[in-house]
Amino acid sequence: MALLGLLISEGGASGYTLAKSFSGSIDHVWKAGHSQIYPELVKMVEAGLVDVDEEHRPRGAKHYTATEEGRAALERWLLEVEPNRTVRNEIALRSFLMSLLTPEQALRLLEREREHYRRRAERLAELRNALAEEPGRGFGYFSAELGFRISTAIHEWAEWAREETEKREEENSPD
Amino acid sequence: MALLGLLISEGGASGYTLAKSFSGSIDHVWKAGHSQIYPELVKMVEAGLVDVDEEHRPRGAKHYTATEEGRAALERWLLEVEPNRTVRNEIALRSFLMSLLTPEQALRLLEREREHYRRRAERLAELRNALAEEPGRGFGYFSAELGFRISTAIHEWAEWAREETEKREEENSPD
DNA sequence: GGATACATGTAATGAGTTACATGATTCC
DNA sequence: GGAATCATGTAACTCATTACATGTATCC
Repeated sequence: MALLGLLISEGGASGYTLAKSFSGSIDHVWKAGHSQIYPELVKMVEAGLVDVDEEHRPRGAKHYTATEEGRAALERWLLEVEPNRTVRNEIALRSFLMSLLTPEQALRLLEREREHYRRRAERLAELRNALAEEPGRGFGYFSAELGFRISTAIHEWAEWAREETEKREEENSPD
Repeated sequence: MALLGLLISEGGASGYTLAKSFSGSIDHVWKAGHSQIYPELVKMVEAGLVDVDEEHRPRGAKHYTATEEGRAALERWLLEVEPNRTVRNEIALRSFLMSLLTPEQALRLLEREREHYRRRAERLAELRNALAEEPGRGFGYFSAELGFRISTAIHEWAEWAREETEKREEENSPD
């Protein structure tokens, strides 16, 4: 659906172009490499969601466009299919397992995450600001804002957890 | 690693018990069903991270415990292995593709997410409060707080996005 | 004796990553 | 002519889910 949406938003593209766009606009939201994209495009053509034009393109490029059926399928997916809300977030997992570490070890881990998400929030704020300038607020504006808010929340969590851990460390070793 | 950590935190358990604990304490952080857990335990025994005791247990239960090597492997993973920060979040993806919808359709989608994450934040706040009471602040306290903060951030994003969308809708159709 | 919970597995399939492999065009 | 970029694919593997399959002990 990410691929189909990207194809629709670009009004037609080659697999190569889609792979490029993937690692640029949409990649903070969903990732896919070319080795996943090419077979997926073939499947979507078979399913009637996408059309191919293989003729007269330089370097053997193929040009894909979404069919009406493809557009309808995406719309249905967005509005009618219950989202899969499976969380698969290594930071959340690590935060859970952190309790198995000593306070000193936990602090090292937290410092690393704090820094990472500070930077990520920064980058996404820039992206959002850039997209806000575009007419119609631009494709990806809402998701950049969401990414910014989530990254900020994780950053602030890491600061909070650090303080909590330091507090506890002092209580337990009052030299 | 989630499974290994859970096993360590429980100081030994059966696959069945681990599957139960998975859908209770850790499942908002990482999910696994019994059909993934049983083979994974076998692999960990082969790798020397875990020991089995298959003898004299009722109903053919097996009892697993982490080895010293298993504890060291988890510690190394937490502290030295760079986290895989791949995002695979359907809400983020849907927020990206939302730009392809009409304002009315987007509002429906946003309302659904807003409500979902409001409830989720509520549940996680309760979990966190319960864990805060336990001695040592309890296993999972930090991750419950993180989940709460992320859910709250998504909830607030959905409210913000709704307001943005309503604003834009009014601008474009000033009847 | 029948339902329920305890307890363990396998098979088929799908999703995703990494590595391998190749050809076409352009730029210098 | 050689490097870089454009362009497409396949193979092997890991991870995860769903469905199938089975046996044991307890409760009523």
